[in-house]
Amino acid sequence: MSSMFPPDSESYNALVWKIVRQIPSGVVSTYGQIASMIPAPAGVDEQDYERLGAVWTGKAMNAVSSADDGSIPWQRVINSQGGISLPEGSRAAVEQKRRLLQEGVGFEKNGRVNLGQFGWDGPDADWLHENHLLAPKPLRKPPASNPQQLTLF
DNA sequence: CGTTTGACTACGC
DNA sequence: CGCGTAGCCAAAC
Repeated sequence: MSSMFPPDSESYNALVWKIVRQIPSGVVSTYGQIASMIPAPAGVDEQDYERLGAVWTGKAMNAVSSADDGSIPWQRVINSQGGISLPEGSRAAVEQKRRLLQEGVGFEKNGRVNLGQFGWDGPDADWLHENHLLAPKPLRKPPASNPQQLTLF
C-alpha cells in the first residue's frame, strides 16, 4: 500500500522550491530534472516516480504563483521538451518567456529552448549531499551536433 | 456528487 | 518533428 501522492506535499513543495532557488540565471531546468533530485517516497515505483515526480513538481510550481514572494525563479522551470507548459498566450506564460529572454535564454523558431545549450547541470554535489538529494538525471538534450543557432550579435 | 482538468513524460505513429 | 495516448489522482466545477 502506498500513497500515490507525497505523504507531505507541503514539505515536498518546499523541497522543490529549495532546488529551484539554486537554478542560476541564464539557464533552465525541467520538472522531471527537479523531481529526479528528490528521492522517491517509499513504496513508489522508480519508473512511476519519473512521471509522478514531474507532475508533483508541476503542482509545486503551480503553488508558487499564488504565494510568490519573488525569491523563487519559477520561470526557469520548463518541460522536458524545452517548452513553456503554461497555457500559450496566458499572462503567466508571456511573463515567463519575457523573463527568460531577459536572462539571456534563447528560444528557437518552434518556441522551444535548446536544453543542450541552456539546460542546467544541477547544483553542486556538495549542496546536494548536504540536503540529502540525489544527482540530477541528465536532461534529454538534442543531438548536440551543429550549433545552427547563432543569435548573438 | 459525477466529471473534467491539470506548470508532466515517455513512447508510438 | 508533431500529435495523440496512457498512467495518476487531488481539486475545481
